[in-house]
Formats: sequence, C-alpha cells, structure tokens
Amino acid sequence: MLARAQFQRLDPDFRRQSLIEATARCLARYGIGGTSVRVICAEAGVSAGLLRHYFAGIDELVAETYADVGDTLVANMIAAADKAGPDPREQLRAFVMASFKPPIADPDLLATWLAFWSLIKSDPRIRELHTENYASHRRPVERMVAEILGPEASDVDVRLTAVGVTALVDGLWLEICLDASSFTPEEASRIADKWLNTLVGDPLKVLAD
Amino acid sequence: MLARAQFQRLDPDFRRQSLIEATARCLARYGIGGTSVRVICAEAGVSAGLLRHYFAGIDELVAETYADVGDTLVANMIAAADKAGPDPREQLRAFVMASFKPPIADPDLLATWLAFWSLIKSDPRIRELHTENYASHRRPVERMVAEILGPEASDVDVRLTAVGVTALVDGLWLEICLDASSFTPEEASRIADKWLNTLVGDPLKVLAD
DNA sequence: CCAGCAATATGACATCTGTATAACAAAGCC
DNA sequence: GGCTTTGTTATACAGATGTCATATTGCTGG
Repeated sequence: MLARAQFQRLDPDFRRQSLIEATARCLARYGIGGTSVRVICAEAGVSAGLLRHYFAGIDELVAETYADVGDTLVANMIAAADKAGPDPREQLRAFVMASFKPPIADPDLLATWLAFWSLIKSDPRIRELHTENYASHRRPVERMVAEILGPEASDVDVRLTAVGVTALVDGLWLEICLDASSFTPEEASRIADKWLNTLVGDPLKVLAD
Repeated sequence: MLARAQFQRLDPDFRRQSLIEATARCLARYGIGGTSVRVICAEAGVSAGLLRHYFAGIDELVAETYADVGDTLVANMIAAADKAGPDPREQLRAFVMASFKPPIADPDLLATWLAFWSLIKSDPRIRELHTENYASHRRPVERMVAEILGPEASDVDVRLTAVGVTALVDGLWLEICLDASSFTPEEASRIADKWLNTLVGDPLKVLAD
C-alpha cells in the first residue's frame, strides 16, 4: 500500500502567514472566546504543536495578527486616498468613503477588531499595537486636513478637525458593521459629506472659535 | 471557641444584583477572557457554586449584566436630557454632552462594552439585547431630532440626522475612552456642538438634498 | 541513495473551565 | 427549642486550554 504524504513541508514564511490569516478568520468567525490554539491550527490545516514552532505562544500569534490586519486596513484606506488624485480634499473624501464599503465595512472585520480591542486591557503588547495602529490611521488624516486648511490654520484646528473626522467615520463604521440594515453606505457617505463640508468648508479657525 | 458565622444569608434580590455588579467589575478589569465563574464569585465574595443558584449559567449572568449596564447607561443620558429643560435643542445637547464626561466617558465602561460587543457574534441572547439597547438609545435621539426639525421634516431626514448624531457621539466616546490624552471633554463638546449646529441648524431638508 | 537537519505531528502534562451533586448552616415558623 | 426551608458552601467531574518533550517525517546536499 502506497503511503500518502502525511504533511507538506512548506516555506516557513508562508506557514507563518497562513497561521496569521487563520487566526484572523477564527477571530472573525468565533470571537476571542472561541479562538484557541487547536481551533486556529485546525483552520490552518496544521497540527496544534506547530503553533509554538513559529510563535512564542498564542498571545504572540494574536498580536502579530493584529499588526497584520491593522496594517492591511490602513494600507487599503491610504490606497483609496491616493487613487483620488492630488487634491487633498478629494483624497480625504475618498479616505473617508472607503470606510463604508467592503472590505472595510465588514461585520467580520469589526468582529476581529472587537476581539483585539477587548484585549487592550489585559495585554500590554496589544495595547502598544493599538496605539501604533491608531496613530498610523490618524497621521494621514491630519496630513490631509492640514493641507486642506492651509498654513494659516493652527495646530489645534488641525488636530480637532482630524479628531472630528475620525470620530464620525468610526461611529458610522461601527454602526454599519453592527447593523447593516440601519442605513446604507450611500446614506453614510451623504452624512459624512455634510460633516466634511462643515469642517473644512471654512478654511480658517474652524473649531477654535 | 466561638465559631464565627461562615456566611451571611442575604436578600435574594440583593445577592442577584451584587453578582451582576461583580460581573460588570470583572469585565471592566479583566475583559471577557479573564472573567470566569470563579473570578466573578470571588469578586462578589461568594462561593463559586452560588452562581448557578441564581442564574442558569455564566452566559445568562453576563447577559443580565449587559441588560443592567445598558439600561443604566441609557437612563443616565435621558436624565441628563431631562435636566436641560423643555427645549428639545437643549435636551439633545445635554444628551450628547453627557457622553464625554464621567460616568459615561469611562475606560472601564468601554472595556465592559467591548466585552459585550465581542459576544454578539456567538451569543444570540447578547445580540438580541444589543439590538434592544441600541434602539432604546436611538429612540430618544430621534424624538428630539424630530421635535427640533419640526413636522415638515421627512422621516428620512429625521432618521439620518439621528444616525449622524449617534455616530459622532459614539466615535468621540470611543476615542476618549480608548485614549483620554488625545482630546479633552471640552474639545469633544466643541466638535459635537459644531456638528449639531450643522445638522439641526437648517430646519428643513438637512440631509436629503 | 543516503544522511542529517529542520518542519511537522503526536501524546502527555498541569491547569482552568462550567456544571452537577451533596452536605452544611442560617433564618423563620410553630 | 426543635423543624423546615433554602441560601450557601464544598467537592468532584468531564472537557477544554496552553505548553512541553518527544517521536516522526519530508526534504535537500552530498
């Protein structure tokens, strides 16, 4: 009887990445409570012991998954902004609108995100990653806002405007992921447009009055 | 030797409530992953077996905690709105501003909330409670918005305006809880004020243009 | 084609989980 | 004061968890 190969020996980098992606799928599907070493490895089609061959433990794997998902997300949004051309106003608009359509407006993504957020309290590494990711999300917003408002705008104006943009986008994103039936992506875009016009419509001293 | 009383026999309603509050504290402090039957009961100063004397299981206890925390939250915000007097505009403003100050703007509360949200995917009861709580949060917003916009405003206008208010408030609340250093409650209020003026400044056809 | 290394699998481990069961004890009733 | 009720504890159990030590196995350089 011819013995079938019992496993495949793959490129280490590929295996690492496939474990990370399996973790993301599990977090999206089962939440943090249902995502264990064995569940992840089954999803990746791999024995449970292999996890510790590539990662110091499940906590490290989850952290690397956070970094991976977060980077992909920010990269997606920046790519959307870049595609909008050179006008910073159009860039910001594209950046914002990308949040209301797939793959960003996605209940699975929110579920994954919630799993990460729920670890911030207990896991210092996750807390660190969150701070980094949040900064790399806000940085481009502040850059675009600064360009739109022009050099006369104060730092406070820029900062608060960016905060306002981020807040509305996060809130709409949250709601549309939690309950897609409460409003459509187009409606979200209309709301966001109104808000953007208000915030960056008057080029001077928008919020610090 | 005089034997000390080994436990206290308390009013069932009181014990139930103390278990619920202990659960809320544990969720805030340790997250969903660190909140087990034994941890909750230790926090409540009670033996582990007692949980099942008052609740069908830990899932039910967590669900009741969700209902309790959610109701308290909504009640707080409605109380803030009521204290603002009869003008619906001032009511809405007070309702919104309450989100940026304690006890609503509180990292522990967000942590608790994240724990609940992370269960929506897997626990149908939690999903149900979320829908209810969300509705009871939006209902007063829509009521106030409708009063402000007046009878000429279409249902779509009212709905989308309420969505916009809720989204900005949620986003600002999220950010201020996650990182209190990024802006102050006063700054959040200024941003929200600007948004409210935009949304309900023009009494007609605000968003459906 | 063989040797040796590294990727992968296997099984065992202590610990923690939620729950079930039974013994205990505190308060109320007669 | 004894009895009943039931709030409360203690213990045990099966299963799941993360990790570890060890045994395989696939691949590659000679």
